[in-house]
Amino acid sequence: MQSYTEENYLKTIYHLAEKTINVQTNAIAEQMQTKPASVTDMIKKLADKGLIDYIKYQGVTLTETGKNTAIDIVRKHRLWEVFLVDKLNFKWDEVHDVAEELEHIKSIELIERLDEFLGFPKADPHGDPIPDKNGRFAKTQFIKLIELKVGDSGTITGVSQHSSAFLKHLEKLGLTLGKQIQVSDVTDFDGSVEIQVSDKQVNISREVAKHILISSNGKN
Amino acid sequence: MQSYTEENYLKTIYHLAEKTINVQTNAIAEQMQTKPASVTDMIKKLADKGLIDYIKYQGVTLTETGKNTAIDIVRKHRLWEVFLVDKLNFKWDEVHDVAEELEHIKSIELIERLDEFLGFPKADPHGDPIPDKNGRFAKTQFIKLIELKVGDSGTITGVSQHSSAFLKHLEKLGLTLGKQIQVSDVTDFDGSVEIQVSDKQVNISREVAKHILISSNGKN
DNA sequence: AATAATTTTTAGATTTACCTAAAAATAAAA
DNA sequence: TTTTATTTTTAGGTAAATCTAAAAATTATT
Ligand SMILES: [Mn+2]
Ligand SMILES: [Mn+2]
Ligand SMILES: [Mn+2]
Ligand SMILES: [Mn+2]
Repeated sequence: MQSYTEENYLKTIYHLAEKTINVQTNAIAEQMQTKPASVTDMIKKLADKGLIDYIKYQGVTLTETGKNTAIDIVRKHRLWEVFLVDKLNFKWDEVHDVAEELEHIKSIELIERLDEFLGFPKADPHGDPIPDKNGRFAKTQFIKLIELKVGDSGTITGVSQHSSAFLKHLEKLGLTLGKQIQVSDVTDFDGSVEIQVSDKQVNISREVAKHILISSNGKN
Repeated sequence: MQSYTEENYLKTIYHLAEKTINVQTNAIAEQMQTKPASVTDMIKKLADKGLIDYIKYQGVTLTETGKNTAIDIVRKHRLWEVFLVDKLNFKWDEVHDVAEELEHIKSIELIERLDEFLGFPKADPHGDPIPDKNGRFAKTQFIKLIELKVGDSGTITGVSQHSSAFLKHLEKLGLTLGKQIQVSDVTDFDGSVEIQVSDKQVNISREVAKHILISSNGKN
């Protein structure tokens, strides 16, 4: 059994490992909003428990057990987010903090039944895949909107930034999950992208375009 | 902001205060499954925070703030229990431990929306009243089944024992909330009570009869 | 390769919630 | 009203998760 804190560390390491193979102390500290010294302490404990592999000064990687535990927490987080949005009418920018707490409730029965109650959803409100009870999920093939060329089209199926400010911005522009878009222009001056959504033209900055994930349905 | 542990202490003191005016250290220790010395430590902290009034060796009482906090936790506990039973199909004997964790999730928005989602229920799966968002609830007038005389009838509207063993036993006998009952006999030998429920005769021990709460609808 | 900058780890403390064992206060019995 | 039993509190300690400041290791730059 892991503590609330250990679970948060495992989840953080799991997410960081999606970007870099070896996860560094400083990266964990930044993500967890804590000090590198504290991270080192926790890293030792997790290594002792066999949840991570750790070589001094070389960063960490999750063991099989560690990875499974992390995925289980991610599963809970995302299922709770679906619950909050689908059943309690939260907006997609309001769910993160509450899910951050709910993900630590430890009943297995609870999460199985919640999954069923929600109709075994495959993705959370931000388009992130929900692992099934065995920890399996399809690694979705996304393209960043910024990578599309003029004329390319596709469907918004995810975001790689979960801040409330960003999500509210997208909402205001009508750029929500499932929306069909087409790139109509890329501005020379600042690289901002002009896109067609639901018969409207909207202009988004490069920064925004970087964090919108598209499942491409045809290049031209 | 209180810690998980402080909240559990407040809730325990609140429940004990329903029976005795001054709540004693030992009683808290027993309920919390901890040692009297630990209770004294916590009592001092809660008194410093203005959540309880405390005179050394004389036990404690909740302050207004302390009571409100406790009621809020009780509200969350009972709403989550309703959610588990009504929406996730848990049995009434399976919900306590999970609710014990869920009651500490601290979003106010969450609990308001959950309340609405559940249709503003007035009672939890064990018949206990659910305080509204202002902490108000009707003090229900229950009579213990054991206090009924032969011929008296009423409706099962609560239980004063939440153990899984007890609740499963009631379920097996068909003695669930809302059921109409009538006392047909009280055995001289062991004081066990014979009652009429849904055209069946069942015999229950004094111990069981003590923990079934009846809203009486007529003596004879 | 030597020096400087960065990253990571150790050392030593703090806070929270516990614990055991012993002392002090209160309540009950003789 | 002593004596005895019970309850409660203090004293002193442990374990988890954090911190700051300083030392050690690694990486980057001259
Ligand atoms: Mn989230
Ligand atoms: Mn999400
Ligand atoms: Mn309960
Ligand atoms: Mn209940």
